[in-house]
Amino acid sequence: MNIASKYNPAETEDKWYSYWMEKKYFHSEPDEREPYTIVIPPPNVTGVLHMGHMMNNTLQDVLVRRARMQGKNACWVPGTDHASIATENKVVTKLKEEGISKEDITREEFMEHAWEWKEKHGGIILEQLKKLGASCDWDRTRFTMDEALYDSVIDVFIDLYERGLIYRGIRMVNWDPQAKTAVSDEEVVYKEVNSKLYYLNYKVEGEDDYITIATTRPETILGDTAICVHPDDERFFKFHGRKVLVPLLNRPVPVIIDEYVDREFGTGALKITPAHDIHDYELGMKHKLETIDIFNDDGTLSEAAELYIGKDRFAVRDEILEDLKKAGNLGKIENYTNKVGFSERTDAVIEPKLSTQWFLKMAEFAKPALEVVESGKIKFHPAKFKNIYRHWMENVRDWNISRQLWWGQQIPVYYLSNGEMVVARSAEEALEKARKKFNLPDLQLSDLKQDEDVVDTWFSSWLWPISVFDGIRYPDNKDINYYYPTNDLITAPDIIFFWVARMIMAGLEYRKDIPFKNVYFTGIVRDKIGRKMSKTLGNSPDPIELMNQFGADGVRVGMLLTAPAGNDLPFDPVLCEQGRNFSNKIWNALRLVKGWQVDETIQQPESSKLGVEWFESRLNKVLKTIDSHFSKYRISEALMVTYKLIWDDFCSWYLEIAKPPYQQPVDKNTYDATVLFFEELMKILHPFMPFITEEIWHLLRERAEGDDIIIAQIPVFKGFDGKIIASFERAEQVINGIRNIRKDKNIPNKESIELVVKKGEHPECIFYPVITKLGNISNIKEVEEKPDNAMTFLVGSQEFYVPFSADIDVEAEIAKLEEELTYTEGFLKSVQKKLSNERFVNNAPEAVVAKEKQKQTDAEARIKTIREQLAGLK
RNA sequence: GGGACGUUAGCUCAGUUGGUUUAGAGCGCUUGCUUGACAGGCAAGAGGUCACUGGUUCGAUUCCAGUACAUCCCA
Repeated sequence: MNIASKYNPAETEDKWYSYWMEKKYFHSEPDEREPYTIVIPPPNVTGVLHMGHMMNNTLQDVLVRRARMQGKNACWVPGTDHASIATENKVVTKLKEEGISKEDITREEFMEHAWEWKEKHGGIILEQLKKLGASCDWDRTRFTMDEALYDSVIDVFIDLYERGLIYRGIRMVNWDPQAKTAVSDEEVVYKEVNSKLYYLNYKVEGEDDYITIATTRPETILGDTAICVHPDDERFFKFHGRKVLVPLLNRPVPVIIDEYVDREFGTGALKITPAHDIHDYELGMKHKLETIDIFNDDGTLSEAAELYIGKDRFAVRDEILEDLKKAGNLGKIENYTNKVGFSERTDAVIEPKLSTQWFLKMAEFAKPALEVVESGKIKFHPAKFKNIYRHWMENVRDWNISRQLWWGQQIPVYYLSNGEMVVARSAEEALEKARKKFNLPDLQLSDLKQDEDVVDTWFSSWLWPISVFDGIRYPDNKDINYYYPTNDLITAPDIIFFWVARMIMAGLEYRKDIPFKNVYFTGIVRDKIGRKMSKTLGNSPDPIELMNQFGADGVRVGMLLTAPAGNDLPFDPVLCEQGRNFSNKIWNALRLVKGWQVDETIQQPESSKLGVEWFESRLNKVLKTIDSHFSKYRISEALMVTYKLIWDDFCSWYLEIAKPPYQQPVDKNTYDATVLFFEELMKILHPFMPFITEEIWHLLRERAEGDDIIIAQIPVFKGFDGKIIASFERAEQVINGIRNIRKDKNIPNKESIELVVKKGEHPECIFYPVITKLGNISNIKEVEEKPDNAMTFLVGSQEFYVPFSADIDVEAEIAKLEEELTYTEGFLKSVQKKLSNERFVNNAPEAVVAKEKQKQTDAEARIKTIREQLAGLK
């Protein structure tokens, strides 16, 4: 058989993915088996695959494939969310390029463009996931604007509204003047910026005195309705009850007194602009101040500002400073660093703005949602995220669910001209309701006006684990009853509030049950110098390019290996290279085994028989470790021990033992055992590296139709013999000793040598045949005394010799032994120190003391041996 | 400003209720190797005052307190 010496993933990966699809292996239908369900964190429909998705979806695929191989009915539901702000931005930009303005077209026309855009660009990310090997049930692909999911959102809105949990209110919201919509607190990113602190003088009305305040936003003085000072601040006593004039406008505003003011900051006097600062707003309410909103929705100044009308807020800042200077109101200017909020989606500076919005009361949802996490009914991995979650839940604020956009689920509220409103699934239903409710039989459809706004995208995502199974509209359907609650949610920690917390709330509310049992928070993928990967920085490698370079399997391994849960992953392509190299290692192990000629007539060598016995135990021992890692969601460690099992134990030790001499055939027993082991290993590895394992599975032997690794049963732990493993470890040390001597003395491996064992406490070793083979030993003999002209090494306190005819470098030997003596004596001392401490012997548990005594005995024996050797040399 | 979580080898991380040799792994590094599966490899090796200071204890990388530094969340 002629197999290339380098594994080429490009030749196998697409082939197997199409094959799995053809065989419908990813598809799931409810049946008698135990379900295993994951819903994908729906990526943004505008997005393309980035490293975060790679991380996230690799993990999900590992869990799903493992569950499938454990015989569970595995179902991984894929899909995308409609990302109202981001998508609307894209569509608006695209229309602008075509010379169309959103203002000039109807809502219906706009939606047509948006859907067209979605159909054309919306599926990219899901196609990319296929290249990664994601075993999603593509027949179940969902989109948050699909009819079923759209209607679910509307149903939930109506339900919550009717129960009085949704209300309309005027609130200070985070306004994105670019997208012209409110965004939630969670969508504001605070960044430190270098700005300036301007000192402005406000003339006291009717007096030749003034109060100085400090502000970073001089343009907002046009909305000022008070100056506030601390009640205990002596500097301002004389101004209590007075009025000051707002510069340029000369509008008189009161000096109010409140403990809110920080006397140390600025001048101790604070300007109050209730329409444009959340704290000022609260003070304004408290002191019954006037509210003057000086900004338009796009961030330009409104008529209420009286000056600079129609100009942009930042242009006005420069202009007003000039005018204040001219008018003599501008004092000193200091450099100042402060945090400014930016829109996560558009990066525009957020403007706190008063507006009418829809809110969802959160307090009632938060309590049970916190309880299920506190009690461990839902487990977080790593558990540290419980603290963050608790803090948010205990300080939860009502959720602003309206967005001033068109792309999304339009709020099902219909207004009457008399200011009343009804909530309904359709205009027709609204009309009927309104006629009844307000006793207006003549009311017409044209008298109703639906709310212009849509709901926040997260208001659809929070239903995701339910709505993908249509469990809102049909709460008793077969799918929802079978797949819900889902098992594991894999997501990034930065959306713990946006999404995870709210899904738990929705699940408890609409299914009376948790939406998932475990939440695995992945690390955030960063570049090598620790920056978050982003399109604007251009520091993210193209995942498709990476997969072309290293293979999907290689990239998967690279992502997983050094990515413990919840830790940042500083990404380095070298990690994928390690994955690719691992593929190659496995590939070459296959080449070796497939190159063997099997001869049924020859007997199995003793070394091979022992090797098989040992590897059987070794494999099972590791299997137990892997299970334990998976149970703790330590996926990267599960992969690492698998990696070492294959590379070190199987390739470096087992195959070297089983390998027949050059151009000689192998016996049947050894061959069969080897193929069987290889199969077991590929099954264990399959969830991590699906493509190469399927390829090798089919190359290892002829397979019947449907005998595919993806649906094979993963090996289960069968127990192991610890004595064999310990004994083999000793044999490894003996072989290492032999290799060292060969290296020191330049004895080629081809040249066989004699191994001499001193009769002592542990001369016997069941693995001598293995040692003989791997050490290329001509014969092993036992002696009473060290022979002349021999090199020595120690395993524990057992001496081994390799006769060597050439001159031995006595000086070097002595130096080596003395170094070892020093170490062992130091060690012995530390043990003796413990044992001579009466309180240790009396207080420590017996087993611990016994262990220390054993250490002492061993060390003493070893020292004795080394001393004898030294005496022999001198 | 408040809170959370950290600080172990050059890098990324393990280290299981305090005693498993005087702390481990992967990668990287160093030194040998065409060793008839594999140089995308083989073999060997170097590398750590477990951030610092105190405390509890017979015994602390492990528990407690404080300090320094870093990251994240909230305001």
